[in-house]
Amino acid sequence: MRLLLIEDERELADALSRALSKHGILTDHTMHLADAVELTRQNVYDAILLDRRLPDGDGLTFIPQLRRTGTDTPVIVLTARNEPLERVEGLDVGADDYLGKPFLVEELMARLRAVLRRPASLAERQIAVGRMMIDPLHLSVAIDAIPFDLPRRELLVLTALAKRKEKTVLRSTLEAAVYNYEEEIQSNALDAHISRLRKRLLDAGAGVAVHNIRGVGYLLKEE
Amino acid sequence: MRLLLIEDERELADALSRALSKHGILTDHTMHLADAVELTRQNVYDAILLDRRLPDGDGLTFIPQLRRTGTDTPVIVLTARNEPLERVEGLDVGADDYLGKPFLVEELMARLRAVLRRPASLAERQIAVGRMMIDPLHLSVAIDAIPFDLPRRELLVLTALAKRKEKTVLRSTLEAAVYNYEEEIQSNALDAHISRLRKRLLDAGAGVAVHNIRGVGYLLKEE
DNA sequence: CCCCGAAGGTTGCAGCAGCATTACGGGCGC
DNA sequence: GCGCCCGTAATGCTGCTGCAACCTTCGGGG
Repeated sequence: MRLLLIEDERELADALSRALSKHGILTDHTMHLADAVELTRQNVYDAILLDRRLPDGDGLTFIPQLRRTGTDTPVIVLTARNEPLERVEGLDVGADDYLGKPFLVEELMARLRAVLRRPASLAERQIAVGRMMIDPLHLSVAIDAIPFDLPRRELLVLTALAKRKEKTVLRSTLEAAVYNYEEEIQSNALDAHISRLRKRLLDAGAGVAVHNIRGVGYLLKEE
Repeated sequence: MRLLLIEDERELADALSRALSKHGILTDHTMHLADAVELTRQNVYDAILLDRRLPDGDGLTFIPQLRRTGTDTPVIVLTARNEPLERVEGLDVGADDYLGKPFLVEELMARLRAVLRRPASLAERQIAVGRMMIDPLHLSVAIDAIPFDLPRRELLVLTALAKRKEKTVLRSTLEAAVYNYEEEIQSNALDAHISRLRKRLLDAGAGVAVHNIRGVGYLLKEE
């Protein structure tokens, strides 16, 4: 899952990014509304976290702007301006949720899940493949209903493959699913993850296999 | 997908070509505007990437020239000249997008997708032929909904034929779909790929056949 | 109707790009 | 400080791919 965080307090932003990454969520961060518009054009985010008090204006002005481009990505407003009237204001202009600072990361996670559940979201509910059930939303995996723990990166690879199971996923798509901007890689780290993931799937008897299509990408297939 | 890259910094051009090729995109590269005009006459590109500061003038002058020939191929300007006024200038002469250097390849990809999305682009959509489904965008092929792996070059041949199924595709068009400039070939490599592709399609019972029109080209037909 | 040249088809081979695997070490969390 | 995760790099291997040699098919003209 990939979020856009629009927030001008660097410390909070960093802390939040770190916290979310523990949940397997990639976060792109910007401090300016102007950049945010660009970023949403360039990327498909699962959700947007928006501060109100920003250097270049009230974050709320961003929401109509976003909707006008036809994007219905959920927006969660995170702000100290948490008076009831201010909340109404926020939701009226199209925010999907409104969360007052300070807040617990767990609450944010819960609200995220809630927001993503609403429409038949891109992030599908559960994917069954082989003897596995994969839940891209909670980033959890089970084999025969028994939870199956995976390291974060391998989990991201697996869910990205599962979302398009039985179809080839371009190598570049996988890279985008596992890494965000700041963390470019220059080695075969992705290959290494795939190798380790394969071993784990094999040891666990998951009933699935990761195939390579030389020069193109990978695909997840039942055995 | 095939792009024309007009850019005088060799290193950047090479890096970009390599990056794009990972997305299954072929790139033709020239350093001169004069050549670019010729190239667009001889080839059909899905999009054009244009630098401004070139040895033979401001790249922007190329856009009206191109439009006058009736070509509406999207043009994305890539340049260090990224002042707001310069952006306006670029967009006003007919560029479809304007991207300041340095930029992230992912951003370029996103903008490419955005630009190609506008008209119901040729590149999109899935193609059904015989018992096969071909997805030129994801470079994936399935027979009876079962994924069908192909080597990269054969895949490119097949998608090029599928895009004009039941119609003859010139031999030169095929060559252009499979190879870009830097990798000229001097043997019957294309014939070899077609031969190998035919064998694979036959073995798999794909329900399609590649026919030859002597002296002209090939066509893909249901059996 | 057959002959012949040209276009296309097939296939073995060698080179190499791309992939798989694994060990290593830094780093972070517990 | 112990263990797990993760990026890096070295190594080995697989099979795609360009090439070329050889074979087949096609079509026109004698």
